[in-house]
Amino acid sequence: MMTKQQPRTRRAQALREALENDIVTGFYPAGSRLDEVTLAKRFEVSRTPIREALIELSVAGLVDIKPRRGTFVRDVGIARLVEMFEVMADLEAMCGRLAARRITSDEVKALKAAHEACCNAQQGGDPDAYYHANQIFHDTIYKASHNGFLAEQAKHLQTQLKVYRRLQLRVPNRVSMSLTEHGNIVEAITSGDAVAAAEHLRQHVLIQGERFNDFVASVSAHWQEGDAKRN
Amino acid sequence: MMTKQQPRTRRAQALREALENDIVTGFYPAGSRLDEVTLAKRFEVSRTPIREALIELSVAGLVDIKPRRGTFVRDVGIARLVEMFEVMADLEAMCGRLAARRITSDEVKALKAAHEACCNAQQGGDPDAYYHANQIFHDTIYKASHNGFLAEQAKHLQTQLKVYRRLQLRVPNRVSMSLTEHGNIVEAITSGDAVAAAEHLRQHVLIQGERFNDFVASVSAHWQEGDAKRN
DNA sequence: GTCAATGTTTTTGTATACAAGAGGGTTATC
DNA sequence: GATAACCCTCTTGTATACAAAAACATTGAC
Repeated sequence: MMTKQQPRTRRAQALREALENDIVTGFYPAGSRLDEVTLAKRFEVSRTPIREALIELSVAGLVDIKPRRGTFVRDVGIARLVEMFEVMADLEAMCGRLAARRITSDEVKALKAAHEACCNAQQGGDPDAYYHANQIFHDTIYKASHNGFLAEQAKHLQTQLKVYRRLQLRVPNRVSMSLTEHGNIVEAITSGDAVAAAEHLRQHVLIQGERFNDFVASVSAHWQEGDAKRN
Repeated sequence: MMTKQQPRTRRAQALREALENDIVTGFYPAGSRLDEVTLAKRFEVSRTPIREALIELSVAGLVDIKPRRGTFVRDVGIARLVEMFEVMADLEAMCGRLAARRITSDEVKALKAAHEACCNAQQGGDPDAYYHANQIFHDTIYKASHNGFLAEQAKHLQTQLKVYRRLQLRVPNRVSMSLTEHGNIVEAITSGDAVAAAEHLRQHVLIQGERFNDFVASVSAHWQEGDAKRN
């Protein structure tokens, strides 16, 4: 990870990460109320750092603070998810476009290595391993864009979409299709074809056509699992 | 403005806006230390809502909180500024691309009105008026993209770049050039030419070629003003 | 039986009190 | 005279206490 490790002597910072994780993994499902005193008891701190963590999450867009009424895990509907993926596709395309022009020889090596790691993970048949290798592949491209701010933004959005990107891998054949696309992306970037790199990456991330239906289906299934667990 | 007015019974919210304004207008120059007790006295509240406002600003990227050492107005170097404008150009291009396909007839009216308001502001010769009208023009395009998430992101980044966008208007002839570009953008969007809309907007926002030098010059001058004031 | 009004309770928002780390200054020693 | 160690102060981070608003329940009237 490339985040500059600030000397962390703030509880709120750690709490924010913990809560972010709990939200992303579905421990606190969309719409849950995050009660300050309950959280304070759970983490064995006072309400103050809890409040500060919740405010951070609110600015980051993960929760809604309704003044005097409580804070709730933000409910991203299908519509908003699609919007977020639309933006993600554009950010990744931009990364690819810049990377095609700016990538260094060391980064080319890293990119090819990341691609091979994805191939190996698929051979192994472990979805989690592929998920992880895939993330490294994309991170490598962010970095190769040589725009640190862009890389931060892409990584940020990637975090929010993590859980849903993972869902996509459940769709049959998605992994092998994904690998083919990765190959095209590597080819375009290493050959310096900015336009092709951008377009391949956009199509890779964008959810449209048939894949939109696959996506809605898998997300709906995921949400129903959540509902079932709650009852 | 399109922000959904949450019932504001939180001091921190109002304080965040006030401080954001003070930072953007240069009242607190880059690098300034924002002392909690001083701010508390200034706004006649306790440290608690001040701290919460500072945390919000920190997540928004306007200040840096160095744990146990204080919070400082974030000093974005030229390199990072250029990176941010690079991303902004891409986001605006995306807004334009989508708007060209999705804009409604009401929004077309609003866009043309916003453009005319910019023209009138230039006639009036008031730079602040043009700055404001210009912002509305861009906001209208964000909204016309019909991607709420994208609009939020664009608005967010716009806020961070506010002060520097304003500086660009100081460059001689920049305003009239800007107006010509606005005309091309309106033409492209209303005629449904997504590619042209995207490209015109990217070029409009992007800082490159001669304009890069103009930009560096004006930012440096701005920083030196700040230094002079501090000493 | 339903609806409204009022009082109670719970929870958030703000203020204050307390703890602890960072910075600066002074003093003593080499 | 310079440097290092120690202490004091100042500021942030956390806990707790208090205020106020919203939700809830109870009770009374229609």
